[in-house]
Amino acid sequence: MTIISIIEDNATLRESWKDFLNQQEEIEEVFGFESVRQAIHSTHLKESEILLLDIQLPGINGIDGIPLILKENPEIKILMVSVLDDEEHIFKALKAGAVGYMDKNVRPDDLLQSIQDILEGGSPISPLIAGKIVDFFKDQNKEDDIHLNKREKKILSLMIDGKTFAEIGKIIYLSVDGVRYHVRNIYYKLQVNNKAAAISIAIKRQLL
Amino acid sequence: MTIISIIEDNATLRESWKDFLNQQEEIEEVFGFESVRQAIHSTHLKESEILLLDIQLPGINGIDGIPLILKENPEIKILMVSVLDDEEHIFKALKAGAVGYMDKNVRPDDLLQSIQDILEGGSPISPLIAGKIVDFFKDQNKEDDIHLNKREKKILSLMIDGKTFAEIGKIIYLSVDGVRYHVRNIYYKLQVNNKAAAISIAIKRQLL
DNA sequence: GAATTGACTGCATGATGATGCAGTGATTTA
DNA sequence: TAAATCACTGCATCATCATGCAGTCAATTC
Repeated sequence: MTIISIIEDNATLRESWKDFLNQQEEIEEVFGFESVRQAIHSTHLKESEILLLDIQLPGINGIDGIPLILKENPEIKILMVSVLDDEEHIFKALKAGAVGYMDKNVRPDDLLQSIQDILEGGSPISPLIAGKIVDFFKDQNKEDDIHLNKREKKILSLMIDGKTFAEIGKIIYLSVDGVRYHVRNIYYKLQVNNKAAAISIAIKRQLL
Repeated sequence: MTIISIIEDNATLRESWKDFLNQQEEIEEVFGFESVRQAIHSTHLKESEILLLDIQLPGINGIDGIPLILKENPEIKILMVSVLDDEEHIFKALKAGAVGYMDKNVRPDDLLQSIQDILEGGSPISPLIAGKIVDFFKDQNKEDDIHLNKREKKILSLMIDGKTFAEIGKIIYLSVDGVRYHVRNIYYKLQVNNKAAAISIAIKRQLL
């Protein structure tokens, strides 16, 4: 038997979800709130195992609300339910500690299924939202034929650690000029002419 | 009416999925293969709109198979279905171009739902797998109280672009020594003493 | 209203980096 | 077997960076 809270400013939507969930056997009670501020100190929220949270809310928005809510109630599982489906909002919400993210086209059945997924320790993410996440990973794959050999990778990773060429030389048993030789080749391959640019490209494109 | 292929070396599992999917009205035909090698040049694969792909396969594994399959058949939607649920395999598969990822505990109904999600342009990710992805984002959130002000962030981002202090000065209308003043403060806040280390921390912790 | 703080300027010095050029010795290719 | 390539060494020079110290000026704090 589960207790659920909903923070959603659209009263019609909130009540319809509330009614639907209240009809379910495995759900004990459902509490509705209009804003983060209204919910945050409520004892009802503290009793809840799962919170359905909108982003666009009057006052504190849902994403900014996540840390506040988790601070008061560290055990609650927050499921975002928002019309906003851009990467920025999705990633911010997940980084802040939401366990799942649904777009607002969810059918009540999906919502119920998601709640069950959460109770089983899973993270429900609707296919539309998941698509954005998948795109994010796909974009990371644009390896522009940059092929560094083992030695170059080692040197580059030591550069990333902030080592000077002299220090790198000591570590890999090579003269400073030997290190410089490889660094020249690295710069050529990455099409840069200084350490800073080389490092940022290396990290951003994950060449290490 | 959709045509589907399955690459899965476990014959029992493969046939049971095949039978189940074949019974569905909206699915025209289902082809089964034991390995990537067997499937890759099959005309059946070329006809398919969706491919269910295992990772652990004899010969070429599923992840290495993705680019090979997409090269021959750029339009096919690949849905990974694997027991492997670690971040490395998930991310590699998505980066390589899979549109979704299910763990192998899927019920046939889930599989059918996932296929429908894909046909609607979504990316089905099962809650277990989504949990790993969510954890990945959560881990990125460890902001260790590093607070850079606007000017410092601007300078740091120009450093990341490989600009020298003199160039930065010109861009933000500040003397070289003015830039240096801020750089000292940045280094202090990041606890480093050179450009390279500052840049890698900035990028890795996303302080920009 | 004196003291402190923040955001600089200015200068100096030594360390580190960027780059060009010459050369060696081992391995590969023609 | 001569020629080319690779992985360096060595050196030189100038640019850039790291850091310390002294000082200005405006805004804030006491």
